[in-house]
Amino acid sequence: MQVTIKDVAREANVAPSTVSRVIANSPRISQKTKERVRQAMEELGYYPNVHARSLANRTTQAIGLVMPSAATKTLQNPFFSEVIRGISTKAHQNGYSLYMTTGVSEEEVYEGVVSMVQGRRVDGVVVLYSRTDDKVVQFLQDSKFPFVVVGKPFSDSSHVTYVDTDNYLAGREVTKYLHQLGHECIAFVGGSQDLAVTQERVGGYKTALMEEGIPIHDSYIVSAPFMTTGGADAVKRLMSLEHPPTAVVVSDDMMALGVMSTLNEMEISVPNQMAVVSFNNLFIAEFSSPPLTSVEINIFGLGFEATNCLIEQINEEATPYGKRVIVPHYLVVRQSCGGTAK
Amino acid sequence: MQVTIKDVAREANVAPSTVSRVIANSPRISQKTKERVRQAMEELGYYPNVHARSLANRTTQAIGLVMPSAATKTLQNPFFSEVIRGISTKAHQNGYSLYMTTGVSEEEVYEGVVSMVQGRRVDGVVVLYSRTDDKVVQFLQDSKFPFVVVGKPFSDSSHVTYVDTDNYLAGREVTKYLHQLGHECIAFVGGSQDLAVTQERVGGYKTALMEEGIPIHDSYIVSAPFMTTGGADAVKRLMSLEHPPTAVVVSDDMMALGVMSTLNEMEISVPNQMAVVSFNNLFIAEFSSPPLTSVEINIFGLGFEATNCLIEQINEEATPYGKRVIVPHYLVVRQSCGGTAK
DNA sequence: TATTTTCGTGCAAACGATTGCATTAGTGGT
DNA sequence: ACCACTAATGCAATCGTTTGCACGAAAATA
Repeated sequence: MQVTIKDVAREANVAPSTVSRVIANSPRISQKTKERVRQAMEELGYYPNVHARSLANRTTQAIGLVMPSAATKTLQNPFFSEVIRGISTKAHQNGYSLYMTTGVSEEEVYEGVVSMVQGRRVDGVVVLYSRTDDKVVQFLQDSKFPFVVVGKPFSDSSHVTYVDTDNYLAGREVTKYLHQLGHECIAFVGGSQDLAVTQERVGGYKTALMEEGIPIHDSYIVSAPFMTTGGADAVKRLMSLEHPPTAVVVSDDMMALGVMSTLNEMEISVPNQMAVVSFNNLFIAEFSSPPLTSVEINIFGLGFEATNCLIEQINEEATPYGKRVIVPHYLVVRQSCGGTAK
Repeated sequence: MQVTIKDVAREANVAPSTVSRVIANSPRISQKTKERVRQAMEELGYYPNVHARSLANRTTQAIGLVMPSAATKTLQNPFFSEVIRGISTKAHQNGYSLYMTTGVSEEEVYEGVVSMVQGRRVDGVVVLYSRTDDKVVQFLQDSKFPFVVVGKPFSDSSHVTYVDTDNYLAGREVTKYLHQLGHECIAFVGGSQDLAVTQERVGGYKTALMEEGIPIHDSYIVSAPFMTTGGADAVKRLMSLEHPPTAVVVSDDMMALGVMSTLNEMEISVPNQMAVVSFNNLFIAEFSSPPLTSVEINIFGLGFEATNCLIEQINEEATPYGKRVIVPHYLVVRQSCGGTAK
């Protein structure tokens, strides 16, 4: 049987309410009783029942994590482990614990979120993806429940709090970087087009080209569902063009790995015959052959900051609506673009 | 304000208890009332308060996940996303949700587990690592709380339920495989030595050598904390030996990536001058250059099975103590060992 | 028709905390 | 010695469910 607050109360010769106040460290209890109660708690090995507690004070000290549906292999991207690490760290610091939900279909994920929110299982939610047109975000907004999005939510971003990288800027910067290295024929390989990230990074890429006076060729912009082909066909398509590119911006390290692998098979050498730059600076970027030049976006920080905003919202310290946090990024130069070879 | 069971009861003209029984789909309630109550629930948008529910029936429908302390970068290994995906899938199928705990120190992780268990926040726990001499496992065992370990727990494995790969066998097999390809000088590069996995895989490696009549050189067995150096020094040490190896068994794909990267820098070609084989068959194995020959251990399955066992335990359908599930593995041949070059 | 079964519901007591309000004891001022 | 006031603690209602038991009505049996 569980040790309850009553047992502690009996042991310490006080009322349950007193014990409760000791737990909350209320100033209304004398130092002496506190000592006594704490000792009793220790002796009996008392731990408060979280459900009773949540029920009584209508707070859970837990935050919910919404992941993309597990059916897709998206989850395999180390990106997620890393955001979660950030979230988890901040959460832990503030005494929150984490509650996860996923489903195999989009519908299941949605149901999970609803029951988590309506069932009062969590105090707030962080949404780990942003897709165009998403029911989950819509629902959270409608129910005025505290939440924050990692990544830019498609619509109405002015009303939702989110933390993100300036992907547009990053896309522009890397493209310019390639141009500075002397490349004129620069292609873009991206993942799923309905992800906000991809769109932004392409946007930056295009802007850079324009600013540098390089014409934009649609045939230079290819997107491929990553986890299936690894971007092999994307690369092949590019290389079979009349004027194949000499450099390529890839929207993500994972994908870059696939691209480099294909290039390797085709016996096109990186960086000599093809420069590759990508985003996220996952730790594998460091260990690929050749090591990848990639944009460090501080994924951990993304998660950490998101949680920070969420907690502010929960405590109602936040501005009523739509805070927007941009986590800074920077280019980590390795060897996949030549230039500053190590 | 939340919609409670009483509101539904009033709306449907029944007692709260009846509503409760409808939720549980008790056969004692007539079809007609069930309809009526369900409709009322629908209309009011009723969702049961999970805490009240847990409090009353002493069950949470949640399972706890214990991760290694977040301080280490271990978490970055895609291995974890993948086990979690397995766990999450099975959990979801059975109406369980997931509850995570981590801490920056080992002590914090322990405290997290204790309060999660004693606070009755979860019905069972799956432990995602196995280290020699671990307080967490000890605690769970002492408190007779349902739990299962992914990986082999160091001590007393006869009393704890765990699911694992036969790492010993796998280690033996890959070593023999290299020998069949004609290699005589085979080294082993492993991660942290106090992980059960490493120990087992080395064990298999040694056995294979013995069985093939190849002497075991201690200098051929190196271990390196992965996330720091990427195994670079391990490789350098091996290559500076009088008789450097011609093949190497690496304990994990991540590490193999580091090893290959170092070899690449040293201009030692894989597979021509050095064959590399590793374990886990993470998706990056497919996209490295050259693609890695690796042992597929079905990480997803590991998580899935573990959860299965856990749920059995929770429902007390399990054999009282120490079930042991071995998930089968097989070698995926790619190009890092030469031989069957694609 | 009287009596027992069965069936469907409702009552009220848990579950283990929190918290507003009442109560008591202790202090100091007059 | 009396009163007012503060400080420390206890009482009891509450949070939203579940569940054992009691109860009445209808159906089955004699």
